[in-house]
Amino acid sequence: MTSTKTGDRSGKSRQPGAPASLATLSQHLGLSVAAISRVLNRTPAAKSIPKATQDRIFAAAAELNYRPNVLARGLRRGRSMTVGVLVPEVAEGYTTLVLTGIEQGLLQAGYFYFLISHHHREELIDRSQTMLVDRSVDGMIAVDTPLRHHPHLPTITVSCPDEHEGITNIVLNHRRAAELAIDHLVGMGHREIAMIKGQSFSSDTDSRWQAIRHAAARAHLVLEPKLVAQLEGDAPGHEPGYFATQRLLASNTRFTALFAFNDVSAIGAVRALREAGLRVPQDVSVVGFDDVQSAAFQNPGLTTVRQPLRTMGMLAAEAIVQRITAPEEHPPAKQIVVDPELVVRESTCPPPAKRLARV
Amino acid sequence: MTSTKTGDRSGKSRQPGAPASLATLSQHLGLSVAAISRVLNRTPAAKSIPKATQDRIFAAAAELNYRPNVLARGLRRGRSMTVGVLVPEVAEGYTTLVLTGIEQGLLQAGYFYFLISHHHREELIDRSQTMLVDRSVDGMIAVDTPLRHHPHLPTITVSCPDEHEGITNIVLNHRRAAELAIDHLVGMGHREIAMIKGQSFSSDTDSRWQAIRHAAARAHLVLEPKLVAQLEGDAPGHEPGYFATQRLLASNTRFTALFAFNDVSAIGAVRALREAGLRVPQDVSVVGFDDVQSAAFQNPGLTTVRQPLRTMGMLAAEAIVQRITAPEEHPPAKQIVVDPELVVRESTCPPPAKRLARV
DNA sequence: CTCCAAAGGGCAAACGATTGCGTAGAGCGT
DNA sequence: ACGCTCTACGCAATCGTTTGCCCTTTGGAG
Repeated sequence: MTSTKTGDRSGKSRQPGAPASLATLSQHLGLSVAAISRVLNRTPAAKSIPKATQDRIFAAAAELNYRPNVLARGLRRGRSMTVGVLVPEVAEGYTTLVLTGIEQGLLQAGYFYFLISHHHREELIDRSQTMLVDRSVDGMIAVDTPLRHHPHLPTITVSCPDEHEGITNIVLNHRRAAELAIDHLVGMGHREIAMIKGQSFSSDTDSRWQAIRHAAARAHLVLEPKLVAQLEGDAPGHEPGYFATQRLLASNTRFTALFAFNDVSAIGAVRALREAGLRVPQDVSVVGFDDVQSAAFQNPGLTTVRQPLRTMGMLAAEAIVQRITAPEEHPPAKQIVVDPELVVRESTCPPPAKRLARV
Repeated sequence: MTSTKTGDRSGKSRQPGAPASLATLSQHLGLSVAAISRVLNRTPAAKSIPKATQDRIFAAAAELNYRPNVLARGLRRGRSMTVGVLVPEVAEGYTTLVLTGIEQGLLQAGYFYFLISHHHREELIDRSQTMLVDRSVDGMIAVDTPLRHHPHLPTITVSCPDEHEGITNIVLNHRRAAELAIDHLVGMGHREIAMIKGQSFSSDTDSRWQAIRHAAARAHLVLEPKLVAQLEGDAPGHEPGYFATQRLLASNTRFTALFAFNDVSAIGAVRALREAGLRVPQDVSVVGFDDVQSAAFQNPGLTTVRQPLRTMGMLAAEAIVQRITAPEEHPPAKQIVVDPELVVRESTCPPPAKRLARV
């Protein structure tokens, strides 16, 4: 049973079900594994091997259903063809769309990905990063995730303005986004506009808020502090927007329009407004953000600032692949900026002539 | 530079940044990699190694930040600690919730997962299966995905009634689910109930339809063929439900209630009804299915049959881990059945006394 | 006839961890 | 003094690929 030292290419009599390895082929063909590997990989060194032999090798590979062992290859090459993707959670809305783009971009390039959601827990973010490194991923994509220590890996972030050496961030043109929304509302005659800021842990919150203040100033609009609420709690659903709106209503300050941090919270807001006896948009116009899949199917259809989320995901995927395969060719850009687009639906209209938003 | 044949435990002078391997530890400690491996893995064979030495080993591992190489370990052990997850798409609604459960269950057990969406394309399902095998996953979870050839791997399915040897299916008690919805509507006085069946490729479609017919018969309800529509097209969003409802309305047949295949399509249905000038629920009651995250925040809040989707995901994760780690202890159950729950919100009410649903 | 290069591949050392054996010394009973 | 059993580890094969280097043979140039 033990393989004799010389003479036979011993590849222990394999059972039919088991996957064929190079050794199996070697045995079958009477060639060395080295030659076979080179040919199958179309290595330059395969140049010297005659076409006839190459054909035999390919034929045998097909016939015996040879499948390279990814672990062995990864071990040897130091490349796992896998990237890690970090997201806050797999929930309706934002993440879903970005993920779709990432997946498409990665699979296209032959990469697989490990998905981890950290639920905004810092310690989980840290642990996830090191777990991914331990899993020998070739790179990481972090979506709406504040990285605290620099990952010693090629990394692309989506909507993470944190400064880290050599990390490219895919980011929306917030300036333009804020202007689109504000100008739309102001253009229809709104002057009392309530705002819902994002949760403090959300990476977009700050930059967006800056942009809103800028756009407001530009439109000679004053932002009444009482009309600024903030999403609270780390629940991913509609509730934070619902409660934030209730707080706005409780402030007893008149507003004819509401600009929410995202569509999901806007939907919560609409519900709170209705429950308070207010009609959307007749009494209060509502503008969301993101244009998630269900935005068009709300009642009323949600006017929103569209982020090209799927595109952003694809860009992230393409960027990480480039960074991995050709690190020097494309010197890391600090950021890649994408543009928003205003989608006007039914949740906005001119303000009521003389009517208190809060009875 | 070449390592002398004997005497030194040569572990090429490592640079500080690089991760420590067993060889590094071996060099550092003056022990063989074998001993270190055994101790770190708490192998039975480590019994004979004195506590003092073990402590030294653990200390060094911590100090040098030793991280086992997963690829090497996987190669040797034939276990990758990775499972493949197959879903139709990462879209709002169903998948999202199941995925959350799967992730939680898997990470808890130390498993990572590769996610692939096949967009209902048969050829992609096949390719995905073999790609996952090529990636040496230890098992698979298929969600709402008809597997065409038997994967020669431990496999758990969620909502896939297809019969395959040794595969456990996590499935909802459809019988009960249909009864909950039908009895709720009939109990309020509805007799003309429209139905929206799922797409033909959706694994739940058939069993659910059987269950609905059964529940209808039990309630002495006749299902008017003109009042049965089916979701069409493989777009994941609300549109199929929207169009299906338009077809129902176009049939010019009176109905006072509508039971949709899932919440996402129910939302599309509500929009179509509104556009036709019908009020929900005053003119037409709507019942959804799943209880997705946004169901409660619809206008009106959606009455729905709740599937414990997150739980189903977790069950799938636990089952696949058990199947992988202790194949013989738990002989594969054919299925694991979970129970639905009726969530009554605002989209249902008794039918209008005498009023045509279609003007 | 000699020399050289190219053609056509093979050998064996990696990659890093796991694991079946093996074995040197210590202690102990007789 | 001998054998025996532990203790405390070490050796080396193995998982499947990749890759630097080497070895033959053949053909042509000089």
